[in-house]
Amino acid sequence: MKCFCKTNQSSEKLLETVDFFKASSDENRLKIICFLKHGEKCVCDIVDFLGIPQNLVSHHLKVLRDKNILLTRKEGLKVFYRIDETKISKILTFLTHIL
Amino acid sequence: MKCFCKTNQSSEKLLETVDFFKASSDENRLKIICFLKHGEKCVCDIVDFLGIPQNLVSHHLKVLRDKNILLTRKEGLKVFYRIDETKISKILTFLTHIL
DNA sequence: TTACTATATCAATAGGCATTGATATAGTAT
DNA sequence: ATACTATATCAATGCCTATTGATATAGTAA
Repeated sequence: MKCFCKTNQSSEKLLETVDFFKASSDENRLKIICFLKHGEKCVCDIVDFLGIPQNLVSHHLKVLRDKNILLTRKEGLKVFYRIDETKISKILTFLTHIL
Repeated sequence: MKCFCKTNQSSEKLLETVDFFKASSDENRLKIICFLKHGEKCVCDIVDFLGIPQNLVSHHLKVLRDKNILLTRKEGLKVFYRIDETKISKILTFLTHIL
């Protein structure tokens, strides 16, 4: 029997999951994801929450954004980040499938 | 309102999840987890499946074992690896909670 | 004993990445 | 225009880790 992760479609999903894991396998970034579960927050809120330098927060947000885990909205000077629920539910479906 | 990941108990679970993500955020290691979902396999089976050197497989298995994601059983020369279902369901419960 | 097989470990290398400090950009207000 | 605020980017550093090649260990068979 062939393992499903050998098929093309599933191999693609597997790589997407690896990317998600990689992006989330950092204490600060997983905390950001948890924090945003309650709704969108601006960068300064996240800085206050994590208690780490602003430029470092910016870096972590970029990683999550680049992997399409977070979405942004600009309002004046502030940038609001929120979770991409579509992406998350897609990942969760795959996870419950393979785990 | 305090984010749950600020409490001690949840902070511990969060770090455990970070470890799980870190261990699983590698293509070969996630493939191993998928492969073992169908039941225990010996190392040589995993080597054949992944098509990478035996010592590298041994290294990846050690990472997963050290994070308590895999369990082992020895039978003669062969070592059989299997998923620790308890660990997985613990992680899955936490994931559906925070995601 | 010797030979072989399955698995693990050791050492070295190279690439990736989290963190820091400094600086840039962009929007707002005066 | 200047000053300020919020966020992003750049450059450098040091640590971590995936991979490779060589070797060790342990079990089996003759």
